[in-house]
Amino acid sequence: MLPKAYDPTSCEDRIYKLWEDSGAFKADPKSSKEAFTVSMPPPNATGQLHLGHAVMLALQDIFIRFSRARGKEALWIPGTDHAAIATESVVIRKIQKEEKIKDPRGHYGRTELVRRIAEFVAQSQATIRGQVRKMGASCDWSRERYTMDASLNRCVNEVFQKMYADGLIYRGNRVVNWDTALQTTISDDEIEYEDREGLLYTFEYLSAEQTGGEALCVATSRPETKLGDTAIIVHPDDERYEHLIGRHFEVAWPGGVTGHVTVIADHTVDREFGTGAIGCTPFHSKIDYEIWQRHKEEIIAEPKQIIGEDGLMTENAGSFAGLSVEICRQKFIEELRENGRLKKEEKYTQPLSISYRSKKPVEPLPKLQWFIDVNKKAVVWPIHRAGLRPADLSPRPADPKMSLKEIMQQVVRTHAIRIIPDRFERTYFQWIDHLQDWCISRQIWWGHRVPVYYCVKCAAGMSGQSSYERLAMSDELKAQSSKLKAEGVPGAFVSSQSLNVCPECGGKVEQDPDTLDTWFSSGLWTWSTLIDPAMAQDMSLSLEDLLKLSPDFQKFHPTAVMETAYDILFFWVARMILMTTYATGQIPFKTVYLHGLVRTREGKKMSKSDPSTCIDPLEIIPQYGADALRLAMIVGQMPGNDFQLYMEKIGGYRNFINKLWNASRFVLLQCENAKADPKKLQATSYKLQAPAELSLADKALLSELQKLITDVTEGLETYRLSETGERLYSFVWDFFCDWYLELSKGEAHLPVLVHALRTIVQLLHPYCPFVTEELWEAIKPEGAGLLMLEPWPVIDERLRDPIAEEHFALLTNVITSIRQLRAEYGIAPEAKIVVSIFSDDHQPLLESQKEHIIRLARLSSLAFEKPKSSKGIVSAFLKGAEVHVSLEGAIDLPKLKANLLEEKLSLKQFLDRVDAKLGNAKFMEHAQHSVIELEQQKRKDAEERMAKVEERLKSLS
RNA sequence: GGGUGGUUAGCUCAGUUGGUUUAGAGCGACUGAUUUACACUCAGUAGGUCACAGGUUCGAUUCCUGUACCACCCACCA
Repeated sequence: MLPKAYDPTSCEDRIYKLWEDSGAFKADPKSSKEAFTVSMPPPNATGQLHLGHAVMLALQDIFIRFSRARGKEALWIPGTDHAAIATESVVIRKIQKEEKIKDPRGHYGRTELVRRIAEFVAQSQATIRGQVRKMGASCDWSRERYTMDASLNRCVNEVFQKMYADGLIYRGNRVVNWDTALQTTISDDEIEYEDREGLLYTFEYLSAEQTGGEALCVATSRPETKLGDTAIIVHPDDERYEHLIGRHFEVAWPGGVTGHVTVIADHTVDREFGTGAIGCTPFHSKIDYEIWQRHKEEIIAEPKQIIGEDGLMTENAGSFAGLSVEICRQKFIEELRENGRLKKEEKYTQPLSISYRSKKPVEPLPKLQWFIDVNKKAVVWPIHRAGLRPADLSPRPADPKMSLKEIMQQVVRTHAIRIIPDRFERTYFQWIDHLQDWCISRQIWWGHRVPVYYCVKCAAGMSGQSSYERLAMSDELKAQSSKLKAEGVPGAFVSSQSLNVCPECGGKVEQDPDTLDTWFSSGLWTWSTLIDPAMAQDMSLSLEDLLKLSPDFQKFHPTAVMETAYDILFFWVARMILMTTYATGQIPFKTVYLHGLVRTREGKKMSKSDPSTCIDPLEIIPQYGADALRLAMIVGQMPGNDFQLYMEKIGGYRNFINKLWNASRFVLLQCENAKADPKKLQATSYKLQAPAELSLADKALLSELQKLITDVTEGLETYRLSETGERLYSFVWDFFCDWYLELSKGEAHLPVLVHALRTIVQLLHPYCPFVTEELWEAIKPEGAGLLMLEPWPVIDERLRDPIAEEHFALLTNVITSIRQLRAEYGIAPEAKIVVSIFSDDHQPLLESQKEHIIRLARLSSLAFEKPKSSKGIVSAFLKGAEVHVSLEGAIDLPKLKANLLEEKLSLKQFLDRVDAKLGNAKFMEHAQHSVIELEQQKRKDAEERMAKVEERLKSLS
């Protein structure tokens, strides 16, 4: 017999092993079944899983288990992400802390540091594997992937080369986002904005002498950058400055720096802000860079870089060289003040760019980097792949070349990819509208190295320490063109294969030192994980060959659903769409399901830096069980909405699991008492074989079960997980336990009982796999295997019985109303009460349920007749029956009267409302027949009750 | 500045094409119960002018407009 309470710790690990050993997680590419694939978003291999991972694992496991049971070839690929910057900085900080080494990069060098990071990652991966198992995730471990696997690296290199050949990847000298803390560029999406309290300084830029009139002042929050100005920008229609436009000035800056600026006119300037004139610093502001690009011809001075990659002022900053930006600003202002040039200082809230990774300010700097061009029309995207019907294609237009941006828009606009919840489509489009070329190179060591090689010999003659530097310098700061092709640079080769020697002269080559943005490789995740690793070693195969020949890719791509948190819609989901449509010609997934972020009880974000706000799944699972945690994160949570998780919630679902456990225990006890082996009971069509033996409750249960199967199946098919979970919860607890099991006591039909429990356990299995698998072992039919492999229940129309449902509802209403009357009139539990029930239509039915009513309402006697007198009687007038409880003189008359009057009043109000409706000619004219009938029925019922209430009131007076 | 979502019971949230809703659930509160599955239980009770103001409609929690407050996303006026 089962223990009294469910103990998750005693079975979860054992059951997981059972599943894993059975091979049931493993998908077969040769299967004739329809494929259903989920790519698990690879957790960063930097440490522990948190609740966010737990949510995704729970959701995806439900999709997968449901699909598997429904006869699909279900594949769920697990894996981890090397998480370039995140991992490198974690390891560097670790080394700094543990080994007291200030500069681990300098100390260990590239090879050794990369080795150390790889070591750390391996450890972390092992932890993650264990944690994913703890959640019950039924993923295919034989296909586990890592973004740095050799086969995935091959894909990265192939895609880079292909994009380069198509002109979609280029090297360009641009103002990029420089993270001075991490010493690398970051992409536009890796920037966060924060409002900081600062000062807005207004100072004299050009003196009255220079302008020949009034002095020209400029307002800025970053005065120190003015050292790099090439221009003053004013609005073309601004009369104050009209006469200065086009003129050139020499400016004496603090620090002994001489600047040369041209006054130019541009519409983007806001005349109302500050003085209406601004300094243009092309190399330290993206906006200024753009303005400078537009007016290059008019401007005489070349831009200067005045802030270095180390965050300190450069040689161009004169005597400020080597100072930090903050100190330089102070000194700069001091000097202006001394010279009387500082006119105003005011408080100012300044939007500051912060690095998403280091949380430190981002410094815009000019740098030679690799970019992906999102606007170049270079890709043929067949229109029919975008989900259009053939009818829409007549006459079939030639497939035009599209830009990556356009393809990204098209696949979502045509709903080839559907996003749940759909409002995120708007967010997605808005992001694409603003999307600029994607900077993909990073100056860190951990990651996929840019597959570009430089020949020392071919590049000879250029200045610089290494060939790379020489080549870089040849491009750098020229800035004539924003796009400098490596192709046009002598001695540079883009190659998906590792190059050791120069293909042209046989000389020594050096690989580009930069690595790729981590999202470059994770953008390939849905398909690079499906490339056959053995084939990927064969360098004679092209990318197209690899796709064509990999059985997994052919069978399992595109994937069915991408389930992830909405906060990485841009970072990752959009990038997968971009990279995958380009590289494979397929969409990466058909559906995107976005879940919300887990918050604390107070609605705050859980943050690692504040452990008290965090709930650790690994602490919850031993205490409450993985099943309870899963339910707590899914039921009551709508896609795309954040949700608050706290202990009581998890405890509530732990209770539910235990309820299910005890219901099963009860069923097994019944079997034991009847000396029946539950495994031998086969009862699917019990009702059809022996209808006479079935009780009302049995018939109702079998009928309700059909509805349940339908609802759960449809709910899961349409990704309505919360609602479906609630449906199951309520069915198990409110219907099955509270009514059916109570009623079945004493006259249980074991085959029906066991059948119902099996069905429930099957339907619940995707949500709470462990407890259901454990229970299945005890109740499964003879010869059955694991629950996770059991086919999904199908409905049997013959078991539907609306009349039984209706009768059952009447029965429960009668019992409830007696209980209510007891409580309402304070009848002591031990007091014997005499009840009579009367019904016009259902007298025989209720009589047949006499024993149940007596037992569940705890009566001493029950009669089926109208009471002779209403003296000492309280009543409930239900639809279809009236219930009278005799209080044997102990009646509280004023209370009874008050209750009746209250009931009368609410009935009156209701009737007035219904009458108003039915008496309204326009309602009768416009409303649907069914609605009118319904209202008429409501009115009839209410009137009947009203008559009874009035009659009773009369008898009291 | 642009956009999105929210505002329903003390708390967390449902409410799927406007009328089967006289607005529901879970938790919490309160009253009672030791009845051979379960106290991780059972029975029952209280608690809501569905943020506010207009509009459309026979009828609005539901659709439209506006307002307020909250949250988030995007942009960044130097």
